[in-house]
Amino acid sequence: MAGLQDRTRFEHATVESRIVSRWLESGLHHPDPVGTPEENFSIAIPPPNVTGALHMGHALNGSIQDTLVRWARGEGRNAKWVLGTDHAGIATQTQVERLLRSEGSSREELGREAFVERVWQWRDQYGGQIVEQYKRLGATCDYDAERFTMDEAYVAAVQKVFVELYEQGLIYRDNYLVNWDPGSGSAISDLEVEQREGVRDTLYKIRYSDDVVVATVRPETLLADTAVAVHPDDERYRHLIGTTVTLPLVGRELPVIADEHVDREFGTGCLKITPGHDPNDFEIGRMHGLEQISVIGEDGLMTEQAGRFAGLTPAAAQEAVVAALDAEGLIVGREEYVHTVPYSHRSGERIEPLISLQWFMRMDELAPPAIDAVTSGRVRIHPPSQSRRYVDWLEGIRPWCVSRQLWWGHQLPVWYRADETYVGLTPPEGDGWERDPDVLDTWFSSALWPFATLGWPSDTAELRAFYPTDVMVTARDILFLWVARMVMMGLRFTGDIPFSDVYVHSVIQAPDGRRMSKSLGTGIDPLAEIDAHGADAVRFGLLAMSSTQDVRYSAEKIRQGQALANKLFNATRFVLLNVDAAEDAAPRPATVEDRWILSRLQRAKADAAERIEAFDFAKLAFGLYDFVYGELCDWYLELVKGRPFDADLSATLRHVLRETLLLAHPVIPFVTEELWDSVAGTDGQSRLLAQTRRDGPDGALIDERAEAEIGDLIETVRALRAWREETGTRDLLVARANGPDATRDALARLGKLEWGEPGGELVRIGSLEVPAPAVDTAVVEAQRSARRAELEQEIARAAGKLANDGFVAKAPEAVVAAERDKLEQLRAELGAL
RNA sequence: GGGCGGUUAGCUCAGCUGGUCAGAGCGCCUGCCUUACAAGCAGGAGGUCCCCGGUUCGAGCCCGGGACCGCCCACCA
Repeated sequence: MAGLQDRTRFEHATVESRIVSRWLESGLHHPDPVGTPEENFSIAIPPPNVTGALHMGHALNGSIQDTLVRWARGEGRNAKWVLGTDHAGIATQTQVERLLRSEGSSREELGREAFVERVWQWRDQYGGQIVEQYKRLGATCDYDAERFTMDEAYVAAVQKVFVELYEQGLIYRDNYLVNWDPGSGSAISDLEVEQREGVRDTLYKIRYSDDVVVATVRPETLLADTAVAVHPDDERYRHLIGTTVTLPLVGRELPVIADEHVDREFGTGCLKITPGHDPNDFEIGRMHGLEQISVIGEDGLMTEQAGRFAGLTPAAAQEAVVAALDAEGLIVGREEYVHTVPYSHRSGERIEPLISLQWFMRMDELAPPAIDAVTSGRVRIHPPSQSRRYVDWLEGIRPWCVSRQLWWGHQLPVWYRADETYVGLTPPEGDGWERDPDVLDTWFSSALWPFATLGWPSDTAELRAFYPTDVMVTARDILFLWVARMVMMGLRFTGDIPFSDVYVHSVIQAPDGRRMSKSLGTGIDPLAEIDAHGADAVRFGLLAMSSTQDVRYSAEKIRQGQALANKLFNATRFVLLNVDAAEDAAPRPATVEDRWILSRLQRAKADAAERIEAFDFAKLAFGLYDFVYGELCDWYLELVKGRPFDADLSATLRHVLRETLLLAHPVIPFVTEELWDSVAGTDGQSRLLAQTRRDGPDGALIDERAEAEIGDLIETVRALRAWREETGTRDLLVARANGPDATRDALARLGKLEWGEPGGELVRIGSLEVPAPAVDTAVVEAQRSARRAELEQEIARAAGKLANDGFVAKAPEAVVAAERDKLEQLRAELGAL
């Protein structure tokens, strides 16, 4: 750290890239696959989308994981943070399609093979972006073993899982009502559907017969009606059950059936049943064995079944149907209706429920072991409230639609020939087979992430050394989508849980409480923040913000982190500009403040370890801040300024500084690494801080007495400063003290006083008695009477408490005794005033 | 329609198993360029802990009810 004298600020911009290079060159992020999973520490990163750019969520997620990984390395553990990206089927395909459109081309024009080729090209060009951005954050992922969910080996793992689950009867093909996303032209799973509230529609009341009027917001779907349902106990309609009504426009005879799903209070109490286009009706239809008619096809247009409306868009068909009904006088009511409507989370378009032949995964066999893993405590979810959500969801789990009508993804290992279906790892023998064009839901491959990235199904050294992983760090929104599925698949295919802890962290909201999003313009770019304040500041700030609930982005916390980095920089500067070049880094405490700081340091270490253990990153960050500011800098460094920087003090200062850098490193790795060079000692090795082992707290260095003595000193100096501030007293004071003399000199220096027998009127400040300046006796008296009032109030409270028989009789003895002591002290102080 | 979380200083948030718990950071005010740091130092002001009941010797903390905010799940056309 040349030119330390001239630099009074930590200039992150000039050092960060150099430090990243040193870390990467050291290879510390790429551990050898030795040791056991119990000894080692491993994390699998939630794979960012290959198309993605680093957003605030990644930055928080990455800061937490890197802190954990660095902490583990500091303990001397072999630590691996598995890195990789997700092919993100729909998202990626959509982006490339958009690009093609801008070039006047389209996916269809290219054809499947060329399109997929194009996506790979695109991925090669832009896919590395987010990985590079993780480096800016200081994330020490294993960049030398980067994975991708479309890698050859990963594809093989996915296919194997599909084939095995098929053979075990868990994967099957069925005609089922699915969530059709017209935007992506594919079915999507229930979890990818967003129920949007407050959508305004028109509720049409349509007359089917003299007795039957139905209400619907989708009049065009009446073309697919196959029944009308009423509640079995509904007196108004009981006589109709078993009869039929004629479907307007179509002429089909619809049976009137009884079903308890019908709400008698809603509308007229008659429900049109459209099994082909409504999830509810689909269930009712299956129970009553009704025909399923599809009038809307997968191309998003009305089908042949829609008769004269065929070929129209559903919206146009709605208009036409309503007009036709109007012409016949069958629309008997229209009203505005606000309700909840499903939308695609992917494309943002309104879901079109329709019947489609898709592949599904049965979950009833997979869910129970995954529930047990959490309820038995083998997998611990933090905070615990999240495990209830997890269990509840798994208990109500339904079949998962795993096929997607996309081109980018893992194509199903399924072939058809006439009525035959073949599922296998290799294409079937013989002619005439055609492969299923569909691909798997992206989350199908993500579910294998913790073990497929380590080489499963091969029995690799990586798998043996790092699986199961230690902790999964993720946001709440993918607890079902991803975490639950990893547990199910891990248990099924590796026979072991994929991780022992799940830490569910905050979602960072915009400062105004809205969602951070590009479209709202509420996003804050973490890279811009890193440029402005440094990676350490961003990491510290995000950790300090983090919580078990969603939090608003706080620029102050980032600045606080920046201030901390700068503070450490200057503290180091101060030490290095003063100490001698002692080689010995062992502490040599010579005074009470030396013993005090060593004692406080041990506590800071123990606190940090506890907070890591508890995944309490906000307290970890603030604890560090408090130690550096509130103890090391504000008091210890100020205290030693009055002493000669001899060999003893130098050794102690160097030791404390080294230990502080080691302790802070997992949170603020850049500034600590930069400073480490200067204090690492003269052992001739230029070893990275990131590779240096950290000692745990040393109980032998805890010194209660030193803590009490310096605690008194601090209190007295503070009281004296407040008094000076209030009375405007600047003079050197002659003071009389009655305490021990261990801290006499320090007290004199920090309190700006000298010892002696003061004359004139005296005032007590902490443990001191100093002369009240004559000019300010009014102020002193005011202060004194304020204190008197305060004391009297507290005495009254304590005395009242003790006079309460209930309190004395029922409160624990220790509490009562403490109250008595307190009262006594208060009275003593009042008497002395 | 269920379920969960929140409501504490101007702002963002801590407050563990009820007994110095009324806190932190930022902001604000005052005074300081005290030779590591003005991205600094010292000091200070600021709060019916959402409301109403209850339990208790004692309640931000526990219980009941209510109000508002947010999230998740859910097949009422």
